[in-house]
Amino acid sequence: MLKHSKQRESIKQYLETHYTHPTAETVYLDMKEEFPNISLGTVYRNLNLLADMGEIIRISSGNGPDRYDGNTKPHYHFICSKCGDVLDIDMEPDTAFMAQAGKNFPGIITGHVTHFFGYCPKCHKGN
Amino acid sequence: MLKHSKQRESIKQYLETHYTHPTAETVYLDMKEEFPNISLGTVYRNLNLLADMGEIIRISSGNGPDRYDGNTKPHYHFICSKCGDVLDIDMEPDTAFMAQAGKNFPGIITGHVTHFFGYCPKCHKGN
DNA sequence: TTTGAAAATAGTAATAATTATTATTTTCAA
DNA sequence: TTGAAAATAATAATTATTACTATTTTCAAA
Repeated sequence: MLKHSKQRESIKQYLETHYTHPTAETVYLDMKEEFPNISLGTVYRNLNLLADMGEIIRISSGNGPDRYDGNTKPHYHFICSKCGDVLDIDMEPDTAFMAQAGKNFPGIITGHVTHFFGYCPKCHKGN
Repeated sequence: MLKHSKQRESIKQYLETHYTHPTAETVYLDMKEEFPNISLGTVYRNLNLLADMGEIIRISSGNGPDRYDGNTKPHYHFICSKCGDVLDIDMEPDTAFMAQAGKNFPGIITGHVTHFFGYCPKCHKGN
């Protein structure tokens, strides 16, 4: 049975108002403002809980720590190859893409994750 | 200046003949047949080298260790949500997809990585 | 062919990210 | 109220990978 916790509530609200795709570490540091004694383990546990419940999304970039997104509407992400920053991609998820992938596949496809790579506006301009 | 090494040669050949998307650990254990004293660090260093040179591909699944693929022809991968096995998806890379993503994006998109998720034939059949 | 500097190696230590453990505190239905 | 279940803070442990270092290998030039 899930019980309420101030910490989880606050973490969720934080992600709902900060669309910056923060890492667990960043969430942890920012949570410390409100809960000076909060532990990193609590942040991880609640991020996992919220992700499992579908209330937030986990973004695994492949290198560096995972990032978290309070925007649960399906969307794609861009990851800057230089600074590692994660940005939203304004595009509808491609359902035809998934259907096509399933055509010659002997198992069952339930979803897909796409990350776009390249250079973010800042890095492209030479920052 | 890159110098030849028996170990790197063998790792590359192993990946060219085993399309099983092995982890560094698996490559390491199998290399031990030929090089009983090979070190895990050597395997990692060479996998990184080969990947950087574009001679193999690194597959970061998001959880669990990275996997490596000797097939450098661009293609997609399927990752089983139950057993974690990685399978090839028989589909042409979608260039229109990337073009679409770049339309409203203020930076520069140079590539994308897509992983499909679901249940592999074995797990679907209840193994 | 030697030779010797650069690169690679094996062995090991260190790091980064995350999960597990545990004693204490909080939540909340009865 | 109360007390069992869940959550927490603090900390230890684990996993995957990279870094360090003394020794060995490679290979171009003598």
